[in-house]
Amino acid sequence: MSGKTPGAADIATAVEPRLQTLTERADFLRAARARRKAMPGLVVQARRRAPDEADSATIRVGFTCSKKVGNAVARNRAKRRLRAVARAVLPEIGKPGWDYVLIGRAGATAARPFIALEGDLRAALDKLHGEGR
RNA sequence: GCGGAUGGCCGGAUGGCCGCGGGGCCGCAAUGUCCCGAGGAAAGUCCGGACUCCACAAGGCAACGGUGCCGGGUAACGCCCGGCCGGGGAAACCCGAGGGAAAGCGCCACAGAGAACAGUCCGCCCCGGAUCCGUCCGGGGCAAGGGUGAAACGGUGGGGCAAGAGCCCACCGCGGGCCUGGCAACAGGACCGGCACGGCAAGCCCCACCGGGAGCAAUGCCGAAUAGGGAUCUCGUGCGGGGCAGCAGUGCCGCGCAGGGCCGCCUUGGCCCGAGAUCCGGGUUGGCAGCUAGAGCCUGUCGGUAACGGCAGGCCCAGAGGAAUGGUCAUCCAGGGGGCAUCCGUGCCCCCGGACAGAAUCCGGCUUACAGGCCAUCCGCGCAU
RNA sequence: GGCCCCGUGGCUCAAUCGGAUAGAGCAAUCCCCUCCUAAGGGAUAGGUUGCAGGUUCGAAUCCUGCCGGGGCCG
Repeated sequence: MSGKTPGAADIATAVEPRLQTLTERADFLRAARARRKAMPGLVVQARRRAPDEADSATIRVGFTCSKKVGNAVARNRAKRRLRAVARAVLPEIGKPGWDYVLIGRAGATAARPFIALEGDLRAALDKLHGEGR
């Protein structure tokens, strides 16, 4: 692809906010104190970052599972499904400058059909964004 | 064909769409493109190493921990292979921390006369006496039988005897040296002894062998940051001489010499000049290296019963750093359940549904978890030939 | 990732070098006392000694392997 012709795809990638993964424990703790919404397949925590924290154009997202979910294999599988669903949904309806934390639930996160899991995340985000207004 | 034993292997496949980690190439960069990307246990962290840091002068001794039939394999091992002995099984085969109890100490509850050294509760026999003829008393001999116990001082049979006893004999067991076979553990044989030697060493211990400590959050480099500190307590032995106070005993303050502390202990020797303990204060974050080519894997061949080793050829097989190796859909392959049809061989349709489990410096083992399936060898039974 | 420690009734702890029955306090249940409650007195039940093997005549204790819980590091 030549950089001279500005097609629609180029504009889309330029406008689309960048996704970044949370790694710091402190970021998880701040998100845990913010708003949360529990759905059958997952739990979502969301907060708008303070202006001085990080690049306000990026969406940051973290994934976590407690040991209640199962052994290492079960926890990793749950986090991978959460990653996949976040990649499908967040670039579309996620808000730049926000942090999201997706938490796996025992059994349900691994067993729930993918379409339903995706729907859970969309519904949770609508609710959380609505409360923010 | 059925039942069993042992060893080894696999542990979903293919494709579409969307993604992740590392490396190479083109490039200022983004993008692009190619290659690679979990396991037999990656697990438990139970052993053994590699590697790194710390400690380390030599010799002797002690302490602590571990291993434990014999031989071999290996870098090493508590692992593996082969053999021996003991036990289990009809067999294939399986199981065994399997050195020493005449070096010493300790323990063996309850029961029982007696629990390690011999001994006699009931009992057996002889003699003498008494007698109500049932037996009792005294002396002596004996250890077979009974009883207790987890375990009772060789076992069985015969002879012998008043009754008995390795008292004598045969076989078995045990002990001793000898001979033969074997590298050895050990096995076999004849001879001698006449039984003396209970168990526990996963109780202390003895013998032989092995072992310095810590661990990749080790460690090194770069950068940032900051003090390189403070307080209290205990111990600071002895001798000589000096100064000050005091009438004096003595007290206080310097000095010198023996020395003091540490190196497990000792001898020779070395290092330091206060040592030890407790508390407070400061700091505890980022990047790079270590980091993956190795006791490596595959094939063939030779040596060896085997574990394994030699040689030749080929191959490159994860390197993340809060942690990638995936998500989803379809078809197929195993598996389970149900329905219909049936020539009982099976065919069609629907539903469920994929064992245990995720590298974290790296190897060699052990142990534990594991749906289902495949292969090979062997044993027993049945049928056919 | 690595290195240590600990598991005994519901809770907190005992049990000599292995010896037979695993004991004590609190809590629980029942009874007595009181007008009632508490306190007090009496009685009762409650344990696969975390699990599984082994050594021994005999294991809470000794040995091995699992399971669960806790702590430390840079």
